[in-house]
Amino acid sequence: MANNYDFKESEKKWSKYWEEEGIYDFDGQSDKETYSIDTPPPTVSGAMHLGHAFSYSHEDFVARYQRMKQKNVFYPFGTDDNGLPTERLIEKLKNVRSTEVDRTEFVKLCQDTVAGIRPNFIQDWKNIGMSCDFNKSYSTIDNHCIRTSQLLFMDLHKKGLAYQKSAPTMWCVKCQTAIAQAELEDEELNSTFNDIIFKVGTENLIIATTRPELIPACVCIYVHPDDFRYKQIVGKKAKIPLFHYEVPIFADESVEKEKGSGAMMICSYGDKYDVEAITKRSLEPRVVIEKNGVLNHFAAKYKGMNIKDARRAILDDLEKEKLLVNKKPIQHVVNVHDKCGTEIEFLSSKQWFVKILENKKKLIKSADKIKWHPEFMKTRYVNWVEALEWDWCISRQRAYGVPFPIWYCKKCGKEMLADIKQLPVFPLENEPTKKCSCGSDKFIAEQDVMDTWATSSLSPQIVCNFIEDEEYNINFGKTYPMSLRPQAHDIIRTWAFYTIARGLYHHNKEPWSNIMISGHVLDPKGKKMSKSKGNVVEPQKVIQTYGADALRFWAANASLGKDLSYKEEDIKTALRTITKLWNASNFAFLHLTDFKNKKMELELIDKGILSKFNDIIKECTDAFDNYEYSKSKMLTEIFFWSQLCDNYLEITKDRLYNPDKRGVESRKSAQYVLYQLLLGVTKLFAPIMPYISEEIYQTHFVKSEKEKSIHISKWPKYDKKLKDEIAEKTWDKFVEILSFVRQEKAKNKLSLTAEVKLIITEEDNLLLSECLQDLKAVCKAKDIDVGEKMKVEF
RNA sequence: GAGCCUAUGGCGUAGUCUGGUGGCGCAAUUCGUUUACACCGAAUAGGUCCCCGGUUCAAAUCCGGGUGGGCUCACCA
Repeated sequence: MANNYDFKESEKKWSKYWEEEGIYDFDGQSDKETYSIDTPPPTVSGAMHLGHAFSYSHEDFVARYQRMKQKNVFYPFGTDDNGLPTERLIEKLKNVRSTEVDRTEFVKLCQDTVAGIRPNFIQDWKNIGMSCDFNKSYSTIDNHCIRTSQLLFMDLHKKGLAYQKSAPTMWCVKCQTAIAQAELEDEELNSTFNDIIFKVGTENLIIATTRPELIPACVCIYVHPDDFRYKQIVGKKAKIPLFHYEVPIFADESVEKEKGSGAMMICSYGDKYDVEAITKRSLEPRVVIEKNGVLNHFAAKYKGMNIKDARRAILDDLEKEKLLVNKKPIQHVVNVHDKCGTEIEFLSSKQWFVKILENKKKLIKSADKIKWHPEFMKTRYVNWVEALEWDWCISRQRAYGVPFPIWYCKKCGKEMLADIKQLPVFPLENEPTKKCSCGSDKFIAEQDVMDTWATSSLSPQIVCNFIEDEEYNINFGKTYPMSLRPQAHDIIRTWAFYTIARGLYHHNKEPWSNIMISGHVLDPKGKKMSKSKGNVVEPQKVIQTYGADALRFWAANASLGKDLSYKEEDIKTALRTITKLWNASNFAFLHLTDFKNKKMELELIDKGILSKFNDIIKECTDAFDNYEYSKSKMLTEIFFWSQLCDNYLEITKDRLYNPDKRGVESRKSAQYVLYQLLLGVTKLFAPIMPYISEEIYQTHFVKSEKEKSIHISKWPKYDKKLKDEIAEKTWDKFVEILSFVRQEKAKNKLSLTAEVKLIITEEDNLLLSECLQDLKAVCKAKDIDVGEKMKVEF
């Protein structure tokens, strides 16, 4: 016996078994308590990365625990595969630009490509042992999702929470679309701070700027009202260099005197500040940058140049005309688009928004009605909401996404929403079902699509089947609000926030009762993993080499919200535990062939360890109830190694091997406890390491236990009746003496099998009177005598 | 500039809420290879628990103030 555990074979075998037997299928008819999980739909891309493996493991620990607690676990799986991220993926894979090909063709290319890569992509999640019900999987661009998303957009519209507005908004000139505040990222860039001469009459007015290309967009000059340098020019006009037109000079409290020259140009639009200033003073904007990042007629001779070229050309000309008095290199942080790293611009355009700002208070209050694990992550959410300055822009000027279910009347311009029966609707291809109230039946379709968050923020409504799709077969009332949202912390401001908003807006209810937030994976030195640094570890390779259980065991080292360094050593340690568990159970079952699982009177020392293990069960259960899987794993691990393997297995060997000498009853007692402990430990490990635990369960336990998989078996239960203080005291003393003997042998460089004479105290002798034979055997003691103090003689 | 998190043997971490001799893993050293396991066992050494102050009989733990690291947001003239 003692075949090595072959994780590759085992993982393949049990994955297949679970799928065939429908172990993780959600039973919509069951009256067991439902535990529903709002699994993050990963963005379809090349492959699962280690960060995914990490955080998805965490949620799967919880899912498996809840399932063993006999809850009816609703655990669907989806992929996010529309919108800009998908377009960018397809552009890269197929070497096309969405703006340069026909829209219909491009959409088809996206659909086909994604459909092709999705199965392999999902396979990675199956390979790490996710216990999702993969029958209940969705794609954020499938008809069910489009219908849900469109229906709920119409709901927002009806409630006045979605509105369209022409205004300067954040814009990416590379992706050529509006973006939302949450999609901004900081990037530190090198730039130059240029001191440029404007003229006020014949006087020079120095203005410092990092963006000379916006000089033709300048609509006024701001100075501080208390700034003595500029008091006399307020109310006058300044002449714009190179472009030869004049703008007014205003005094405004918001100006920082110490910054730059203390005088600033207000342009349409350099940043949020400009937007506010121009709105406040009702100035006529001169928007110089077009949607594609090219300068227009306002830029006169620089028309047609892109931002960077124009910047260079304008600086050159300023220099030639001696209007550039100083150039200072600086490093400053700018907002860039998170998808492509391009600096964002502010352009005026018509966009769809979801109202957020007027509901900030409510949205913050919602956070208190959800249990955050860990608690401090709530603060991040609250900080973000408090700091929000824009409503949520959900329209994107892109091709691949959920279309807005709306047309505009050609004659009167009025909005015409789709009929619910029409959904999913594609306004570019479909027509409204009725005429406009003005009598016209000519319409212009909305061209824009929704941002992908506008749909993924509805993941609870999607999976719980709010729209009541028949083929989906889920009862919304039974599954919503959901029990748990698992996710990583980087998307609190997007996914968590938007989902809470949608829950509130559509159902006046928080979408889940718990949210668990995972940390990030770092490289062995504690640095972020990134392709450019070359420190990326691929989970596929880890699984290949060490198995999914080992990877999960490693992932369980980090408690929620904590970052974890990847160290190969730690994965190896995991593998050791797996092997140990396998060997220990094989050894135990060598001696359990004649075992009958029947309650019986136990030896004192057996009662002792059983009582101790009972406490471990309680602690693990409490830990898991609080989403502290790492604590449960640690407790189980320590008990398994140092109590069960190092001590109990050694102690019972004499009884197991020599029933003729020690008596059948003492062997039976050991058998009983061995069985309970091993089954218990295997179950406690099961959520963390689903494969090895299933392998052990199927190999040894399935004959005597009822359930067809450990993963639907009952989580061990704390049993008050097992608590036995005296037995525990006996066990502790026994182990203490055993350690002492081992220590003495090590000091004297003797083998652990060396025979000794053991002397123990009268008191200990009394306490251990029932287990002296065990003590004698495991210490390899010829005799045990009573003396003044504990001693070992050779 | 603001908020949050964090600081524990060489490395990684538990313990902090609820004050009472700081535990575990890796690495190191020594010994042992015993009838599950060398993917092993036993033992040893190694810690002013970031600093300063306070509360207390007692502080890694509570309080105040610093310092270092990380994350997030803001700063964009």
